[in-house]
Parts: sequence; C-alpha cells; structure tokens
Amino acid sequence: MTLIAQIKTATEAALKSLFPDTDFPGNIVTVNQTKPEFTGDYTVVLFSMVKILRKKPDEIGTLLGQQLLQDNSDLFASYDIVSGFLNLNIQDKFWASFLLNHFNDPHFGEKPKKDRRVMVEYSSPNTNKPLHFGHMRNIFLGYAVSEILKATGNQVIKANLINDRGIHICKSMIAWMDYAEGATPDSTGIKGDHLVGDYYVRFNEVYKQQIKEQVAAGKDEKQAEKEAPIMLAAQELLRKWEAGDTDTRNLWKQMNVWVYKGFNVTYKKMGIDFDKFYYESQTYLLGKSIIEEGLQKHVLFKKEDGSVWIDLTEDGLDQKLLLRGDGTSVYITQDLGTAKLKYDEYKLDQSIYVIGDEQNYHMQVLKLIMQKLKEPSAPGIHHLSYGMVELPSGKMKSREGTVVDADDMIAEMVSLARTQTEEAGKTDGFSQDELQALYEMIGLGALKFYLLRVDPKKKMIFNPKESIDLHGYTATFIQYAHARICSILRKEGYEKMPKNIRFQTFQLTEVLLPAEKKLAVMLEQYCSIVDDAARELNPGTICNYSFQLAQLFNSFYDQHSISHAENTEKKHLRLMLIIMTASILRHSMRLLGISLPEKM
RNA sequence: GGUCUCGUAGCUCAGUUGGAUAGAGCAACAGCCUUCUAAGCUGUGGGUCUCAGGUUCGAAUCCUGACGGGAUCACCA
Repeated sequence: MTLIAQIKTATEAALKSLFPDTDFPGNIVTVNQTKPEFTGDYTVVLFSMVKILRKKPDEIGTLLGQQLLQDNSDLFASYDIVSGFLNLNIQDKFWASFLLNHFNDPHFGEKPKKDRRVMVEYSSPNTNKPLHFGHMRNIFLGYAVSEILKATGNQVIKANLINDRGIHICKSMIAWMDYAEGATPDSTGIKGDHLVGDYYVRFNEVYKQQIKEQVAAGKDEKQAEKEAPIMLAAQELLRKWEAGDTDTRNLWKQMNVWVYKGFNVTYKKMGIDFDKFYYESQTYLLGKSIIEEGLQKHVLFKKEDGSVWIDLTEDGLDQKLLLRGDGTSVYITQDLGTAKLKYDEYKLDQSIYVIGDEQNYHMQVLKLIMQKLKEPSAPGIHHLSYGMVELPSGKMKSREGTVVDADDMIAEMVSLARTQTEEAGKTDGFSQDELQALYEMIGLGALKFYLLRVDPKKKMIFNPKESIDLHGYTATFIQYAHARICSILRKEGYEKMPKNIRFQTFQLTEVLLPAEKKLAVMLEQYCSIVDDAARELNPGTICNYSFQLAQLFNSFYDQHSISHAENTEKKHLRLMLIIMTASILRHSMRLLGISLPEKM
C-alpha cells in the first residue's frame, strides 16, 4: 500500500474512533504532499470535515492529530496545524525501512499479474509510403502504453493492423508501372518503403499535371479530377486487384514486401515490436455477417437500393452507411469485423485503438454500433486519441512530400547526439561500437521523450529547423543522472547492481537531511505514478516524474557527497537512495522504450 | 451550422477525486568545476491561468455563456 493510502486509511480510522456516531462520506479525507514552505511531509485537508462535525478546522485538526499519533506512533512523528491544514511528519525510520525493503528491487512499481487481457493496436500504417514523424508519435505512444499496462499487471497484446490494400496502394503501383522502368530496392539501393513512397508522390505530381492540362483544355475542375487518365488507371487497377488478377496481385505482393522490409528496419531501429499483425487485405471482407445479424435484430435497416444503414440520430449523430447497395464494404464495415475478430481470438477485456483525433467521430460511431448490436466486445473498445503533429506551416502531407521522414529524423537525432558528445569531449574510454550505441541511445531517447512528454490528446507543433534539445526536460537529462549514479557505484565497487547487501544491519540513528528525505519521498511515490499513467493511458505522467526524480538527484548530488559521506551510516543510506533512484529511472524509462547508459 | 476538443510566463509544456503564495524546461541575466561526470547545480527577472458570470469556506480545475484556434459531420480510408 502506498503511503498516501496508508495515511488515508489511518485518518478514516481515527475519525471513526473519535466520532463513532457520525457517518462520513467516502471521500471525506484528502491527503496531499505538504507544500515546501510548510513543515511536514503529508497534509490532511480539514475543511471538508467542518460541516459534518460542526467544529472549527483547528479543533478537528488537534483531535485528529493526537489520535493519529496515538494509533500510529511508528508512522507519524508529529503534527502541526496551519490554517485548516493538518501537516503530518512521517517518522524517519519509516523511510529507512522503506529503503531497506525496496532499494534493490528491480520490479518496484509493478503490480502482480492479473487475468485481464488488453490489446493495444498501434502504428497501423498504409503500405504506400514510409513512416513519418506523425506515425512516430502513434508508435511510441502505443508502445509505452502497452508497457505501462503490462507493468500494472495486464496481459497485453501489441497489434499492428496493416492497411495493405486500397486505392492508395494502386496509386503507387500505377506510377511504378509507368515510370520506374523496373527499379527495385536492390537495383537502386533505396529502402523499399521509400521507393514505393517516391512513386506515390510521383503519382500525385502526374495527377496534378493532368488535371491542369484538362482544365486548360476546357474541362471543369471536378470533372478533370475524375477523368485524369492516371486516376482512371489506378481505379482500374483496384478493380483488377479485387477480381484477383494474377499480374496485379503479384506486383502488389512484390511492392508490399519491399515496404514491409523497410518498415521492419525502421521498427527495429526504434526498438518497437508487435505480437500480432492483421492485414486489411485479409480482414476487409469481414463484418458482413455482423451486418446480417444486425438486420435480423432490426438494429439496422435496408434502403430501396439495398444499402444497409444504422440510425444514430437518437444519439445525436446521423444515419450511417454500413454496406453499399452493391453489397461491398465501407471502412466501418471492416472495422466492425476486425473488432469482432480481435475479441473472438483473444477474449479481450479491453481493446485500445491508438488513432489520431481526426477519427474521434469514426471511433465513436464504431463503439456505438457494437453496443447496439450487443456485441460482447463493445464495452472494451477504447479510442486512445492523440493530437496530430503539425509543422509550423501546417499539417504534414505525404502526398505533397511535406513530411518529416521517420528514418531521416532518427538519423538526424543520432548525429546530433554524436556532435554534442564530441563537442563536450566525452568520447574517451569508449570503443567505436560503444560510441555508436551511445549515440543511438541518446538520439532515440531524446526523440521518444520529446514525443511522449506532452499529453497525448494535445496536438503538437514541431519545428524541424529547431533541433530537439538535449538539455533540460529531456531524456538526456535522465540518462545523464543515471550515468552519474553508475559512475559513483563503479567507484564504490558495484560493477553490477549489488545483489544483496551489507545494509541489512543498517540502523538509522541520525536525522534525515532535507535532500535525503525529498529523494526518499519521491521514490516512494513511483508506484502510484505508474498507476496514474496506466489509468490515464498517459506516458507523459512518467516523463514528468522521472525528470523530477533526476532533478532531485542532481540537486542532492550537488549538496552531499556519497563516497565521502560524513560517516558509514550516511554513506549506506545515500547508497541505498541512489541505487533505488537509478533503478527507478531505468524502470520508468524502460516503460517508454528508452534505455539508459552507464557511462556518457 | 451541429458535435467534439484545446486556450496557463516571450516559446514549449506540467498542474486529474476542487485545497495553502499557480510550477518546470527553453530563451535572457548573475554566480558555481583543486573534492563522487558542469549534458549539471544555485539565484534573478518574467502570470488578468482567454474573457464574463455562477456554485463553494476555497476554482487554473466544476457549471453556463462569449471569444479565439483545431478536428469532424463522405456510398474515401
């Protein structure tokens, strides 16, 4: 149980024994960390009790303070009442025993495994172009949320639904057929996803040009858009694909393989993995059976032309098409099918979709339809919506090539890490391989942290002209604090983290200094931070915490010597503090997919 | 127009069951390396929490309205 929870429970118990005849509502006790300008560690707010007890806050505080001290003498050292707030001082020996129990636990912050299955779908790229900066936010978010949910005991399935069919693929295909002259990744040395993406851009160039020509020849613009030869060719290709035309399918397979190879290189570089892949070419026909059932249950209805609809006007939305008159699927049809497929396969308690906020409406409709159809998967559907990453000039558009490419971005960050390390003259004692690994750790860490530290639901603006910082509120800062701790531990003879320890006999006799206590308090809070992050599905919570912890450590490091502590007791105490700090930094960053170096 | 969402320091952002004098980082300025890594530490300046009402002992936080930005409302995916 976390300390705040303990204090809450103790306070509730104290209230009960003080006022046995009073009925208290469940949320009567609020416990906060005491503001730095007051003495105390944790604070109970007294105002909420005034009305029920018909006593003055200070009077309640005195009674409560005395009772708490009397019942929990091992926990509370003293209390202090300041204008309606009961400030409690925690016994130093509580912190000492907390450290002894947990300082060497690499799993501190995790919860026991439970039988709750969660699927997190993320990345879910189209196969007509390479990944860009916006995708990275999605991917890092999905990965981090998965890891955070695992740490809180969930069984997590990381899923990637690859959108490998549709008109956009055909666009790349037709441009490749017309202009590539048989170019392949091998023949050109271009990464497969980039090669295919180049022809997607090429398609749009040609398309624009053809529209221009047709408009010049007197057609109106809408007509020109519809009748541009290259667009007609792409649509024809899609028809052939759906009819199963061998040549078309072969080219499609070929180009997709190029793209997958490229994606895998990028995923690997990012340190991202998946447990399950779905391919839209295999799922796009799903959902029709659900619709059939829906018709029988009269949840859905058919129009004269044979198209199938659902009426969501009672829910404040519109009528929504679920199946075309000719019986073919639309986007939401296959999503209904995939949702059911996921559930049937894994019996999911929760199914999280990491998808941009532009699809809020779509996801709302999806969940609503599943609810109305009484599908068992419906309650678990959850849209983890995140804001778009925009450039100062506006949205990124891959059609127009105004995107920040993922591979480029990673390379740039790694190179930035190298430059800054070299400038700082910190390359001594590393082999070339070690340096390369370090640069990747720093560059990629900075990138991930930059994208994860902001609340997912907020859109963010990224200025490519300003490089991502390696100072201040960054992963680098945390990595640096970790490297410093490791350096101390190396000098103290702990090459690897000490297994068990000479501190078993540790006895606290001296008063904790402010900087020591602050660190201990912060360390103790880690469990509830992980909990918060899991509940809110927000890795930013972890970023905040880890940065603050690293900051506290740096400040501590500046004030107090560890190796040359005043005496053995202090030395052991501080070693426990920094060992646990390093351990939690590592753990928390692992949840975000960020590694920490032992030297930098 | 309907629905959703955001608005906090010059910039980027924290601040979640309403709690004490609203916090970080960057940028600016001033200090700190003979002692465990200065990618660090300490300090200074910088705020009408968009605005106006309301609820409350107490509001950046909850409610209503206004203003401003964004998304969405396809037989596209």
